[in-house]
Amino acid sequence: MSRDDAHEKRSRKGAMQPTLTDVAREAGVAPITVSRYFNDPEALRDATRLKVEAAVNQVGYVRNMIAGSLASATTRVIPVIVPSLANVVFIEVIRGLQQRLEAAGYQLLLGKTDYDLDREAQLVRTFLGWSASGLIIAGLRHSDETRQLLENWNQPVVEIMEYGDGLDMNVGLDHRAAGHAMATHLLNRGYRHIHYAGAELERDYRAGERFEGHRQALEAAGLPAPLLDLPSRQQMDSGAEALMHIRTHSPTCDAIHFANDDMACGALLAAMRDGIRIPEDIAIAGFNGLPIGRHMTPRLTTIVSPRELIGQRAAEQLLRRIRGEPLGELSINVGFTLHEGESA
Amino acid sequence: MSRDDAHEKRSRKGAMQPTLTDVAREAGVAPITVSRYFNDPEALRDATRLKVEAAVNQVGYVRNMIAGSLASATTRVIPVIVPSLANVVFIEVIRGLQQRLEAAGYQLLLGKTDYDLDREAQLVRTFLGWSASGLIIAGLRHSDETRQLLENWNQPVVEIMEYGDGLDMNVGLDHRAAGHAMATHLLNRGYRHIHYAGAELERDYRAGERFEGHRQALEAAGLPAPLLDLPSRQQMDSGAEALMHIRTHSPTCDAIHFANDDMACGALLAAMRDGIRIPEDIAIAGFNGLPIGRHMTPRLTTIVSPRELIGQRAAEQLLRRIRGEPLGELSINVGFTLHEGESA
DNA sequence: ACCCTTTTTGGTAGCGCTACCATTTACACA
DNA sequence: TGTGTAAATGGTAGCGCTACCAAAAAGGGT
Repeated sequence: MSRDDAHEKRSRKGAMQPTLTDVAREAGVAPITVSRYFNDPEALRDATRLKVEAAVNQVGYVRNMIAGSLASATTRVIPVIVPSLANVVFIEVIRGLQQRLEAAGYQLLLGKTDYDLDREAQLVRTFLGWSASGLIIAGLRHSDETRQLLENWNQPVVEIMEYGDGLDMNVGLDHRAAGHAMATHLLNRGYRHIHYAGAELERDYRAGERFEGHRQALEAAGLPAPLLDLPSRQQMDSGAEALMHIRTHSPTCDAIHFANDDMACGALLAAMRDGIRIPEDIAIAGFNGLPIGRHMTPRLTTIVSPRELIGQRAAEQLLRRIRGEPLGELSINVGFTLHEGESA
Repeated sequence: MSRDDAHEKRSRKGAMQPTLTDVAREAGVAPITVSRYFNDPEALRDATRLKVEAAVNQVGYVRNMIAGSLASATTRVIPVIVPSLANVVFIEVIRGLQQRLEAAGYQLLLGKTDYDLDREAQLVRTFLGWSASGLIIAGLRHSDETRQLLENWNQPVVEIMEYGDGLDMNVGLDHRAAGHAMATHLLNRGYRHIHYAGAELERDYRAGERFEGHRQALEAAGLPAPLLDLPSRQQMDSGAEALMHIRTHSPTCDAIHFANDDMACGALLAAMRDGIRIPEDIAIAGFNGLPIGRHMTPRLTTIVSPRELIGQRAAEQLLRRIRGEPLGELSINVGFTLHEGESA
């Protein structure tokens, strides 16, 4: 009843949501006390808290985060910038992030760059305007503009997916080492004509780095390191295509190291269809450790990347920094595991 | 140079980011003109626009969206509430949303309920505080609290995934019809002992609705509709498990209608491993139309749900409403396609 | 050059909340 | 009961931007 009067000529848009002040009036306390009820309930006496709680329900109050954020110059929002959502990989990272950040009362603001560095810079610019508490961004490679924006920003930034020297903190794995490890595994199994197959390695430069590690291992063994870099399509299709291409043009090839599990599984399924025996006719290896690889016959030999863990660790580092707690290393190497199936 | 003075004792936190006023001073115009530069550049004369542009770069201004949002009582943010990120399905929907909304200058705020209706209500409550321009939420089933919050809110809401009567707008497909269609297909192919297999259908109630349609079709044909509802695990594992379970306990079963492609593919791969012939020994059907099904041998018979399209359409409806443009129907049925492989 | 219409620009006053202190109250102990 | 300390509450003044209207400048025709 008193609610309507209170809103008579509020708000230019006529929305008339009840405000903190309405709640305060209803509860017979000062607005700041209602503010404390939300931000630090412990600071109120039980009696006061109950009064405020009743008033909140009475007027049907919904907090205006925007106003609070403006006044306090912080937001419980963490922008997350990833290159793509096409890949399960980033989803799992996001899941890890979400898990930890939501538990701490932060919301994720999602941005996707499509592997475009200018788009990335634009997203960063937009997100900085949100007075975010921190920012999570995939990769260590950024445009100068992005780098500058983030360096001038005095909030924590976590770069994810890769391990190395970054802007601030970072959580990831050493892709070069992963590529090297798989190539070494293939060499140890006796394969000598090993191809690397990927799609758009320029864009997916982490797969390119794995190739670098792969090449180093082969060259150390005195072997060439042929590379097939396809234009991007649906990943499983590319895998099947790569298998056919290599079987046709390089009949001596005895093993293919694929840039990821999607391609490797595409090849595996195509081989099954065409009666190509794996690994007798040709061995196949992947990267990521997706569940599907374990269901294949033969099971896919791959490197498991701890994707969800990357998200969790990244969130933890960020939260620690926000809370001013000590963090161990700025860079965290989450490592990887070679998972041996029968495919290589 | 004049920049430092300007910020001497600004901001309680000492952050000292340049503000609109700083840009205005630098450009020799009024703050509101700089505001227009960002919100409606066309409204400025070329000469003015250039002056402002130069000043923006000069002082390194980054817009404060929070302040703008408070003043204008709107945010270019669209919260998206989904039950889970474990499933590729929601990712693709999000991709469709992202595509359309980002192009229109809106950011996605991501929330995940883990299929918990209370969590959903809490997320809605939080998001309403963001003065969002609209909201996208998965499903037509919500708690009373959620329903009430959204009904009192005077901004557009799009419920996605399902087609039917909702709070405001909705975009999706008729799951009952989809289940019915697949069951009918299996009947037409001559199968008579058809099982339905899912995981946690209580939670994943859309799969439960597909089962309802499936049951109706079978009952109309005078057949029983046995259901296997497993506790949730990794989906492909559940599929393999379901296949084994049904083969053991119901040897007469000649077809399994799986709740989704992940389970169906898990079963398909397990069958391949164990030398069970598909569809001769038992037929298998799925739902979703994931790419992997097309790579299987035999190819998976499934129903393709237009996931990305749901996202796009939902975004379009929302944008249309925000802009006050006329929208056709409040409810959009995006339909589905039965994709016939060799598995059933 | 003048008047009128159309653009373009500016002044003022908040948006709803929280930081920063000041003030009051509660409570323990002398 | 008085005193000192800690805990709880309140007053004031913005946070940086945009809505609203008013004023000024720019065209366009005579």
